Amino acid sequence: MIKDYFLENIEKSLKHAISEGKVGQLSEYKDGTLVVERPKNADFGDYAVNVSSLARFARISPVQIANAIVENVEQDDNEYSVIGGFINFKAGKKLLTNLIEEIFKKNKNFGKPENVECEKILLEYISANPTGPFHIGHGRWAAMGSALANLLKFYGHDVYQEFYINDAGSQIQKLGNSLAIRIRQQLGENIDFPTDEAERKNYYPGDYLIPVAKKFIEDNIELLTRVHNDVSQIDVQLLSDFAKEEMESLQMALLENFRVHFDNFYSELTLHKSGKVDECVNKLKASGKIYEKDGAVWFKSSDYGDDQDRVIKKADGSNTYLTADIAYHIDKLERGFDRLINIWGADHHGYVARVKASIEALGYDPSKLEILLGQLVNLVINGEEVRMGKRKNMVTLDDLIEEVGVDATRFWMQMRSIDTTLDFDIELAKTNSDENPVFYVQYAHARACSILRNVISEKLNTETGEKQPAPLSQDEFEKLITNFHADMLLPTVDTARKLILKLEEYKSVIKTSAQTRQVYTICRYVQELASEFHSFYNANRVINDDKDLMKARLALVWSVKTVLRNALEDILGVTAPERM
RNA sequence: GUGCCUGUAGCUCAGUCGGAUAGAGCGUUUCCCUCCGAAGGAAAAGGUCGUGCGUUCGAAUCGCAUCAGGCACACCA
Repeated sequence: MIKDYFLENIEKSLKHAISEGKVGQLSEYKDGTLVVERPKNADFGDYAVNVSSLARFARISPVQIANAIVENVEQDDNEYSVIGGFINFKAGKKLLTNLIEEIFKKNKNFGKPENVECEKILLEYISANPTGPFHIGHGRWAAMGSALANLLKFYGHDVYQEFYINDAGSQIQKLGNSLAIRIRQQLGENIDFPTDEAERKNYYPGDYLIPVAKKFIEDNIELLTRVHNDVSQIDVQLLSDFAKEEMESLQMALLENFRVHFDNFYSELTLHKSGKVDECVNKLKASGKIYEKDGAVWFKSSDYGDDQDRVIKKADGSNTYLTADIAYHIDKLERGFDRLINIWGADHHGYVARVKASIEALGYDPSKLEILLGQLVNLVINGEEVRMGKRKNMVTLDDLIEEVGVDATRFWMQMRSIDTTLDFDIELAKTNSDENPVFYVQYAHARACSILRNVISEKLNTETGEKQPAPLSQDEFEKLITNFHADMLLPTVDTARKLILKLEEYKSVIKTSAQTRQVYTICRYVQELASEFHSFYNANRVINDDKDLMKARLALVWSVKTVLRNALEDILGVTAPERM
């Protein structure tokens, strides 16, 4: 990267200056002390380093230090200048043109870092109950999780995506009971869910079970006639399983449509059946961090930083949700992953300490578990925030996607830091204008494609009706793409500085984004690149009579198209259309 | 009451490890299509970085306090 190149040169020169005694009392330099930043004012240069932090030890002014460094530095065709304690750097033509050549050479792999230590990562996200359709909050985890998986893979890790199905416990029972009511309604019985708040909580009164009830009736005519349509005679387990499977297949179909691809769906039920949960309880007991109180079995998680102890076996002998979750995480570790990354909603943050505590108690390294807590999503309709009620007035992810499309939904769900509450403005996400960042970026891509199309197409003169030959033959164009070398960019390198530097930035964006697990920086980047490109386009005519200049600019257009496509399709999971 | 997240332009948000004059988009105002996609571009206006104290040569950034909003504090999952 250009900024690394700059920093290396500065550090090398600084060390040399130190050895010659030119930097006051500074006797050694520790790598990493100096940091490359962006100058506030672009006139100063492309990158800058502030040496003020060294002044304290050197006991000479920052300006003197900066000058001592610049005197020695290997300049090549780059420019170094000193203003105050800053050393500014302006990249020369070699660095800039080489960068474009690099994009041509690496193409889809442009920006992929080298020498990354590959970690085997298990990324768990969404992990919803199979008791209903996804709501828009799940959409955020779905979009972020899948994009993060793409990013980490691209970065060089080995990523395994897993969805934990909470298909055990009382809510499945509730689902069966709710389906029973829907079936009875379908069979003509005058019955409804209880109106009492407390009792109603034992059901899922959403409309979504109505079609499931219809399907159940169609599929089970024999059974129903055998019991004379008396639903109460049907085993609830049968109803539960039926509803569960329906919900699961609905969820999976949505995920497919939403471009989210899991490697595995891990069922909580199988965890119980395999005996792994009991095994886990026994192991905890053996660890000695267990005691009994009020008839229940408690895990002393407070010994590991949790604010209180937790029940792992209830007084009635059944396990808690936590117990299964502990077993699940231990199972993940035993499957040999170097790192577990979970995306959880912020409403589960109280859970972090207890799961980490259990991992530690069972002798594993809790730092292997990384939990990304995501703030929740608010829906904005007609400028008004719609709070997401638990079960009433639920806007499903399906509805949202149908309303605004997969691309816009994915982009909007990813464009904010995981730490901020996301306001999802439906009207805005639907608009096809500059108010909508997705469109803005896709438009830049389509525009680039359009130029690349036009340059090899015959043009019709609308006044004379004559056909004009294509500015570039197919052959010439293909040669340009396959044989591009740095020098060919020279005719436009000066006018395209900003654009080229923005393309270069992709490498560092990928790096920091992957390291901090924050995908939204890529959404921002892609908007900035689009903006730089639009600006370049307006200032410089690509297709023109000077063939060398045209080829140079075409190379840039191709580079922008490539980077936009890579970021959108390979990382963000948003289509990069060639026409709109 | 305790813990976590947030507070920056009218709105939605960036701001990297503490550094140069505080950064975008939308909205507002002005300008730019005989010509590659104007779904675009150029420019202007717009700020007590919630508030106070502290650390520092230097604070939106670090610490403490405080105010405001969100989330969570189960033998539910």
